This record gives sequence, C-alpha cells and structure tokens, in this order.
Amino acid sequence: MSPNKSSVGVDQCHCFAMRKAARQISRLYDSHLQPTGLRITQFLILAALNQEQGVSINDLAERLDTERTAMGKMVGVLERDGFVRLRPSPTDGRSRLAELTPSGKGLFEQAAPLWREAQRQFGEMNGAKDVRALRQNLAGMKTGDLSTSFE
Amino acid sequence: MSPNKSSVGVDQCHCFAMRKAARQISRLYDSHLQPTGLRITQFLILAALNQEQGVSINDLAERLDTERTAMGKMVGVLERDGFVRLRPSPTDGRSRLAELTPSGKGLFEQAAPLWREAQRQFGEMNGAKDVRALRQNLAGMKTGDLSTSFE
DNA sequence: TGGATATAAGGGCATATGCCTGCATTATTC
DNA sequence: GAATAATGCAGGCATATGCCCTTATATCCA
Repeated sequence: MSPNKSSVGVDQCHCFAMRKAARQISRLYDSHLQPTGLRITQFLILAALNQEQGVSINDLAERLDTERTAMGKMVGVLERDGFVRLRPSPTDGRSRLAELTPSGKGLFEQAAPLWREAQRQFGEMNGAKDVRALRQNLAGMKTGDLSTSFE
Repeated sequence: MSPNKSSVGVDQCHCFAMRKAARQISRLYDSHLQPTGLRITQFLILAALNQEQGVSINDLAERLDTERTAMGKMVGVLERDGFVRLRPSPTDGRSRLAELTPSGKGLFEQAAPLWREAQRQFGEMNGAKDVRALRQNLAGMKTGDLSTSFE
C-alpha cells in the first residue's frame, strides 16, 4: 500500500490543501490590488459597503464570514484611514453602522478594475470550466458550521 | 440581466470563496485539535517534522507554503513551548535545523488521532467523490506562482 | 416597572501571515 | 585570497483572525 495508514502526511490533509490554495489565490489578488494599498480582505469590506451602506459590524462579519471582533478591528483600520465612517444607529443605541466615505468610495472605484483584472486572469489561467467546478465544490463543501461566534 | 456587469459582488469573488472555505475547514480541524491546544497550522509543522527531522526553517516554509519569516515565528512559538528544538546545522553555520523534542513527539502522537478524526469527518460529510474532486480542483489550481519570497 | 436575558461592540491577548531591513555566514569570481 | 554576491535568519512593523471578558443597550417577562 502506498501511504501507510498510520502515516499522517501533510499532503493528505484536506485542510492544508485548502489553506494553501487560499494563500496562493490571495497572493494573486493582493498583487493586483497593490497599487491601491488594499489587500483583498480590505477590498471585500469596501465592496460589501459599496453594495449596501449602513451595515452593522455584526452584519458585515456575517456577510464576509469572519469573526465578529476580527471584523471590528478590520473596519477600525479602514475608519482610521478615512475610508469608512461609523455612525451610531438611529434605532439601536448599541449598534454602529458602517458606510463608505467619499474617499473610501473613490478608493473602491480605483480598486474595482484591478480586482476585475485579477478575477479575469484567474479565470484565464484556470479555464471557465475548471473555475465553475471549483466554485461549485467550494459552495457545496460542508464543514458542520462551527460558528464564528454568531449563532 | 442578473448581476450587473459593473457590479463587483463579494459573492462573485473567487478569492473570497476560497478564503471563506479555508476558514470554515480550519474551524473544523481546529475544533477537533482543541484538546491538545494545537491549531491546524501548528499541527502541520509538527507533522512535517515528524516526517522528516532536521529541517531548516526555509525548507519547512517551502514545504508548508508559507512565508519564510512567518514560519520562523511559528517555529519560535513551538520552540518556546518546548515542542521543537533548533540546533545549528553542522554543515552550514547560517542554518538552524528543527526537530521534534520528545515532548513535541508526544504531543503529535496525541494530536494525530484527532486530526484523523477531523479528516474522516470531513470525508463523511462531503463524500469521497466530492472530496476527491475538490482535492483535484485545488491541486490543479493555477495562480501564477507569486512567490512567498522563495525564488 | 424592575430584574433577567439577550445582543452589539470594544479591549486584551495570542497566533498567523507578510513585508522590508539588517546581520552573519557561505559561495563565487576575478 | 580579497571583494562581491547570495543565502539563512532575526527583528520590527502591520494586518488578519480568533478567543475571552466586559460594558452598554435593548427586550422580555413576571
């Protein structure tokens, strides 16, 4: 038999394979976004806010599937740099709603074509068929939904 | 038309889909490893060292596809906690070779069955066929090889 | 209405990841 | 063999991610 049943090989680990792929694709997108100083994580936050303004930290976190407090910190960075504004919710005193500042909107408009190019290049390198299959595999992947502390 | 051509939707981003999947599967493996206090990243380092002792930081980094200096820091944590020992290479004064301590070996032995269970559970939740397809998709994925600062 | 419970965030702490720079050591080249 | 280049790491700095605990509101229910 090939890999011994008891051998715990790094290369057999599904988690490793996925993490490795995530790092690789992130490097691709990050390199495209570099002229803007944004990384893909930050770009996605701006994109989410561009789609829907006035979103709470929790909503943002859920939308981007990150841990709540982690999102708070990331948004904090963007706020510090003037791309995002946080204002208290008029209906809920606990909540603060995030929205793009004009500067943030501008940065997003600048970054969007770079993202598109990364997306296009990834599609070109892998072929529409493989990309479709990959996306389906990822979307269908089950992990048992271990909270990021929502539920 | 469905999603406007100019709409940069978070959900269309291949990078986002991949990162999200990586976080999800990491949560699964991390939760299984929790009794040992290890996370999947640390477990993989121990596993790599278990497969081959006396590896330089650079070799480890390349094997696990992480940035060199990042690997140095992660190994540093494991060294601090007594699971890994770093000794100067006898043939190259610049290099330090990492190996498991008995304590590290023991921890690995303790963690391996938990990893196996995570791996098994992932396989069960997704089915052998889908897992195979996913792994193939990931392995075949091309991103243009943007160094993690090796080459 | 007042107390119990639930929810939104923030702060602290720790690891993970990556960049850039500097330092020591080895390898190369003339 | 000395000057130069390449290599292996460490350190500093910044973001990313996640956990825990605390605080401020909001809600609900007796």
